[in-house]
Amino acid sequence: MKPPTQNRANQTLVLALLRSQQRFMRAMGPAFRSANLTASQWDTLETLSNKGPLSVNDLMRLTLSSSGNLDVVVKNLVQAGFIEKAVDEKDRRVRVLCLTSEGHQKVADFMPTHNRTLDEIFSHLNAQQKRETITILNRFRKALD
Amino acid sequence: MKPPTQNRANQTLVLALLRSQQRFMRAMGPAFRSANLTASQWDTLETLSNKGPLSVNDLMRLTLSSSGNLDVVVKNLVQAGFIEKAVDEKDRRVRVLCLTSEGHQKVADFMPTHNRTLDEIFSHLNAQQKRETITILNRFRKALD
DNA sequence: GTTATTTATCCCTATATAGGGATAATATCA
DNA sequence: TGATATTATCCCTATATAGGGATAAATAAC
Repeated sequence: MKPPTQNRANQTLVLALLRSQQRFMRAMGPAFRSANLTASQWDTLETLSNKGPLSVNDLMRLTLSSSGNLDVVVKNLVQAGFIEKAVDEKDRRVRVLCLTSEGHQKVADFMPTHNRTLDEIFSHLNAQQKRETITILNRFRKALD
Repeated sequence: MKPPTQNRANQTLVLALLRSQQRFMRAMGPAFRSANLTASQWDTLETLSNKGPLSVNDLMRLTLSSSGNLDVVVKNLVQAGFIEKAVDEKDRRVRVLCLTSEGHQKVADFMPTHNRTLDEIFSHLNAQQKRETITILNRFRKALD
């Protein structure tokens, strides 16, 4: 006799995760659009703002994006004037990305809007509920390693 | 004096959600690729399999996709021969989508692989932990309405 | 020190994704 | 009925996304 499968639970879990992310992204959409940024662009700018200059490879790991993907996002951010790409003289394979002054300004400008939008989106969750959600998601992620 | 902001918690929550989804999709990638399906295509096929024939609009609501998005996914699935699109004679604006026999076969073929892959991906979560994650995510989603 | 391997980046292709505008069918209302 | 509004779908454009292959630089092996 086979053990009872978790198929139903697994599928429910997948749906819960994907739909949560979709709903959140939809809710964020207008704020990003009004700032002329995409979610990925903001993710990149915010990461560079927090961590300082990073190689393409480091950024790829931090944002969990693929090479072909990040390349496009970076290209559009360079073209917009928000980041610069320079050869690392210590290892000439490496390209170091850093915010331009326009990039820093953009982060400074959008951050308040971003925070306000998140506050609105999450306004029906109290601090305790947010902590619980974070804890559960961190455990979930760790289990996927 | 201003109330303490939840900015840090909000940003942590966002990161936890997005990175969880990214990690999960990465883990699923190979299985989808070996079946020559994308995640969105499978989402669509599975939904049609569960719910039966649906209008484009209904499918859009169930899969939380945008019109321009679903259009592309449906086009590729029609071209692959997995679904058919027909005019609804009761309301000639509506297109009804349904699985072809090849579509039903594809769902039947891939479902075991899909279930096995989910079992592996979630192997470090027990039944209780899965339930907790589902509960928390459902609450999260409800809070976003 | 030359060869092999690894690593970092970039390019190519296919598909996904979102919003907005266009179009046609339907429903509403004066 | 005729004008208007709503709805369902489709199309267009820009960007994101992933994998795989190409290339160059650096490292390791011998």
